[in-house]
Amino acid sequence: MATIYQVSELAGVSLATVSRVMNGNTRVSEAKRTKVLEAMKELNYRPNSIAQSLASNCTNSVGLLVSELYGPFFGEMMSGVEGELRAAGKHVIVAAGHSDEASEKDAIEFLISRKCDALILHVDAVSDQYLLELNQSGTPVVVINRSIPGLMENCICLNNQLGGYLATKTLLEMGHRKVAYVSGPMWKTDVRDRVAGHRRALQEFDCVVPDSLFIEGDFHEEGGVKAMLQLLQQPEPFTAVVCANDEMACGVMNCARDNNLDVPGDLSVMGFDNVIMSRYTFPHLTTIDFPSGEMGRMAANWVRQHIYQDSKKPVQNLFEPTVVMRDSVRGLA
Amino acid sequence: MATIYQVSELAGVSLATVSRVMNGNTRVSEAKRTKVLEAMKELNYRPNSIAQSLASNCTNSVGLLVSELYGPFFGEMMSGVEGELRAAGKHVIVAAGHSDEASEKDAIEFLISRKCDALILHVDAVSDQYLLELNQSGTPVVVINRSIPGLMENCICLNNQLGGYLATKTLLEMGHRKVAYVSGPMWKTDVRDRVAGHRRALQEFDCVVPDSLFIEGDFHEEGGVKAMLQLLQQPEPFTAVVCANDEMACGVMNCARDNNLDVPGDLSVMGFDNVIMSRYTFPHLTTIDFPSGEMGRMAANWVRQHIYQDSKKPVQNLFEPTVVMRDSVRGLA
DNA sequence: ACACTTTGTGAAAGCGCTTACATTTGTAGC
DNA sequence: GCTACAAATGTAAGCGCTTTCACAAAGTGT
Repeated sequence: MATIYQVSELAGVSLATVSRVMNGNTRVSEAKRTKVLEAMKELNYRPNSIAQSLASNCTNSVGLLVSELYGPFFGEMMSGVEGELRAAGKHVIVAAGHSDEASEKDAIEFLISRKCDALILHVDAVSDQYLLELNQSGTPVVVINRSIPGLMENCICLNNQLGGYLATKTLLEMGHRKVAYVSGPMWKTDVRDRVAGHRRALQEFDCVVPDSLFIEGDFHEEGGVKAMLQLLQQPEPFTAVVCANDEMACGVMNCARDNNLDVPGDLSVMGFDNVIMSRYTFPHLTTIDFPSGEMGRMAANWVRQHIYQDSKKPVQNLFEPTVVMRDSVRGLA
Repeated sequence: MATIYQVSELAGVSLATVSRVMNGNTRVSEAKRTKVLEAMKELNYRPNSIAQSLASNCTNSVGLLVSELYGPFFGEMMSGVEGELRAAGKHVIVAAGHSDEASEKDAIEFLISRKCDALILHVDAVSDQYLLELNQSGTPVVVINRSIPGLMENCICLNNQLGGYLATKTLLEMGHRKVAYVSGPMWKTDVRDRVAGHRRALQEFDCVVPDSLFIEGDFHEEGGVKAMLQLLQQPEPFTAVVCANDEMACGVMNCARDNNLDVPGDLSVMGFDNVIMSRYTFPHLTTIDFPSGEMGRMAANWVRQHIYQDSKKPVQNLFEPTVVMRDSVRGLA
């Protein structure tokens, strides 16, 4: 592999000049510039970005930490981040945090040691305090789907409260009153927000729902099945169930069918996230759209703005969820 | 951020000694070692891996190029790769190739300029020749799901032919004879392998199927719907349809239902890949398992063996698909 | 006691770039 | 032609590590 030194020699100029034509930040005479470019082409020169990073103290790489690398939700998000950053010539280093504090911290350390210029994080387990300190300590951080007091500028959030509200309100407007709720793990902030929205909608409609129609699930399909079984075993009747994500909604629908309940004839089911799969289920799932790809792109845009100063697109910190009407919900006659 | 120099000063030893305790490849007296470790802890020292990379000519990072960052298939694969490599303290730099030649080459250039120690590639568009030259030119390459003559040692493949064979054979054994086939894009090698397996199974059962029961799809759900419509419009009867992936199988099932066909009562549907979603469809999809996560892990293991020499697990180049029986297939009485 | 290994350590030369600073060259004004 | 200043270019000092080499200290065998 050719080095800058060989290029400078072939072009008959100094190292510095070659560096300057590469970076284009200082003026170089047209004559030398073309000479250098020719030499580069002839030697098939490609700058060693490691050396560039060391010298310039800028790695042109950003760390991306998600809970899991698989799953439709993170896939779209990562895709958004990568697309936007690669268009800007930046590298994406990925890691998975598995929603576990030790693992998340470990991954962050890992990314920092690689001297990422910034970190894009989707984390549940580490504390707000930790993230604040992290950002203070010199590694700029942008956080997806979590709002951190004192760091709001760096957060790209979905209005989860509104999402929860819309989900339940949609059903209430269609005449449902006995609305069950299958939540995610309550230690997650976004989960609590969704629940809060749900409660707000109920209140608005003066609707009181017994506690036994509220189940804390685990965000997985099996959790949805279990939750539905639990609902069927308790005495309170219900005509609809709102789920905190699409996977659990799938489980609920499958379990309902196994118990000879028709969806949406006997039971309406509402999901949350609008993952790709929700279009393919039977019946097609009515859900709340979570623009994860766009939010990923926006996080990357934040980095381009604040770290690389190469984007003029404004940063949108808060995204609004919308209802996606499909076939798993039906109005009460 | 503390540097090695400050550590050496605090510990009262030379730079070299600090480096040696970090790398552990040379003997250092116990006394100095502990002094150094204490100094490191006190300064909260973390080696600058960029500088390490430049000096040692080893970046401890491997490039991972997949067709798309989203989708269950790649998600599992990436997850496998990342898990295995991070356990070894290596970084994963990801990029998406979008099954487009220019884009794939661009991404590879991108990863090379970052001086990845190796590349793990899932690519469809670039030529075998290109990959051979790439590997020759100093960047070790491991290729997933594609067999390249002259580079077989570096390929981690699924026996797609066998998969195609098993899919169709399963139906034939259950008494089906009018078996339609919805293929993927025929320019992909794995697609052709699956078709070849399908044909072999038909031949083995002396089963002749009219051409109109063979449709070339696009691997997407909509493609499955379109293919099914096309099948319904042609005159030949059929009792089963084999799909080259699960997404299209979903489309086929949805379209069948829309046309008042019961799956599996009136029509059996077979998928391929066993993506997570296939467990949640209605009816649950019978399919061929593609161990993408394990193959990703194996690709990473290949790198650990050949590049970092830190794994003793043997490399398995060829994986065997298996049939996953669920509810979308039923025997003919 | 000697010569000879072995072991631990430090000095210093890079790795391939960027960039502050020094130097040269070009240009305009007089 | 000379000065004054700007533009273009070169020089060299890092960036934070690894690693070769030299050398001193400490064992070994005779």
